Amino acid sequence: MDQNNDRTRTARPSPLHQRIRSDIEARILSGEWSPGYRIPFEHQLMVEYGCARMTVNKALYSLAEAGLIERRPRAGSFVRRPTVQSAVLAIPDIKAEILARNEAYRYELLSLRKRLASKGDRDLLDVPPAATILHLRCRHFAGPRPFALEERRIVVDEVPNIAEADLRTEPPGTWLLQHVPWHSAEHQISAVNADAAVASLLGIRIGTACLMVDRRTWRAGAAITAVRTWFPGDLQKLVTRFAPSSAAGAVSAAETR
Amino acid sequence: MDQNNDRTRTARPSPLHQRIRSDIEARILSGEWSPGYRIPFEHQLMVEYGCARMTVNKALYSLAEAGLIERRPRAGSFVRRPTVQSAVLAIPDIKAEILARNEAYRYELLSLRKRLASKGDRDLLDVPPAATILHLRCRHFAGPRPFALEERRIVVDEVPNIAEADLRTEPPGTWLLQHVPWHSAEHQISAVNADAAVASLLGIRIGTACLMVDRRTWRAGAAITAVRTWFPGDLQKLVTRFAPSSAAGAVSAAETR
DNA sequence: AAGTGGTCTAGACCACACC
DNA sequence: GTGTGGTCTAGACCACTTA
Repeated sequence: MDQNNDRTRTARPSPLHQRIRSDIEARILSGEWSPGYRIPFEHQLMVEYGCARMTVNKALYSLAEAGLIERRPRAGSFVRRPTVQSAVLAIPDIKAEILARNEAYRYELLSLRKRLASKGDRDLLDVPPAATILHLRCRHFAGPRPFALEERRIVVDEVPNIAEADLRTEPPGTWLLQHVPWHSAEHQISAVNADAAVASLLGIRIGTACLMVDRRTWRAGAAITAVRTWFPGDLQKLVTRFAPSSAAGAVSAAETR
Repeated sequence: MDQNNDRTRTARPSPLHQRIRSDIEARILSGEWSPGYRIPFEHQLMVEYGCARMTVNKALYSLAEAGLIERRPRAGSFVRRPTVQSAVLAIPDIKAEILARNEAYRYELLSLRKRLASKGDRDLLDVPPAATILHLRCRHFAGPRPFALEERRIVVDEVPNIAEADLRTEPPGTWLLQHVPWHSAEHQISAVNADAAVASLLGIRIGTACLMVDRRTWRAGAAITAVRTWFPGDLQKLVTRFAPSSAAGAVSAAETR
């Protein structure tokens, strides 16, 4: 009835299900078990490790979630072909990002107006014509230099208390992050040449390559905001380190060169 | 002793742990439970749903993995503040990507040579001076137009059978994906202006903004390959749709404009 | 028909933060 | 001390694929 055959006796190792997971992962990463290989059945592993099936199950479930194996209900579990195509990227909150670098952060509101949704707004945000949109542009500075230019639309009807935010001093993204509960988001990342307006506001030459990040955010199916951000190409890089071991929680960071 | 209080009687609903998860997720997404809120204890939920604690545990564990809640061992489970900062991005295998668009794919090897690792190679790939590097450049076409330019280094010692690959006809990335078991990777995404060489090879004007993707790949701790790819900025966008509900498995795709 | 993974149960012991 | 989540057990029934 004592369930910890090992853990009560030995030092203080990681949980058994994690050890099982790591063991299998190591064999997959090393290539010992290559794609298509059928890993031992739950029943076999449970004998091998002297544990209950649910413990093995937890390990395999986790490997499946990470994309390392594929579980086929009546056939077994198989090593998947690698798909390095996906990576968890950090899309930074600019203010936090700059502060994290120990640079002085400054924010500047360039323009702000409230109006009815235009055709473009409706396409972008899928809101009714009667919706009210807050449209603004602002800049973020790292030290003395413009770090990013931001153009944002906010669906006022979805976030009525935006009126309480002082957007002349507080970045809209930061305010929204603090005050809007939860959301899903879509990102698009592309490279563009700075036009005259963007170049002038970012203090770079016309034509300089910029990383442009478009993000749309929803809460419970309703669009809340759409934002387009330009970063001078030489200032910002999106970085990700991706290890299958932690696919879900892969940590990433933005860096400067 | 009949464990499926609902499932044996009713139609064929989703597993109970998923329903529990969805119920809680809905309340978080809608804002009913806002960040910091302490959700019911496992014990309460298990009474509410009339199930065992492990079933509730599975639901909460999954929510925690997705980043929606935070579990504090002796305090309870709390709704987390949103962190839209991270997103699962698709870094496409170019050949697959082009074919998926129903465009004709063509590959062209520009240069190929084998040599000892240079200082730059060693910094990039962390290999000993004696390592042999395969250094190549190639182009990928979508229909008649150059779609991407690729510069790649391969650590021959780690992938000796690369010799069997006919790199004049087969893209190295595709070959590696097929033949190298499993790996971790690091990506860096940035925007650069095309220099004369890049512009000429991509058939664009000098200075055109390009999306530049750097990837390094390891297997079992040893670097295998490093690749730098340029995409004309107007041809390629990296897209991701991210819902907290499926953080781990978020689907994403690359798109053209 | 055998055997797989998917799901679930009704308990258990543990460490430890908080009360 | 109480009560939390973390972990684990030793079973169970199920649908269904594969052999």
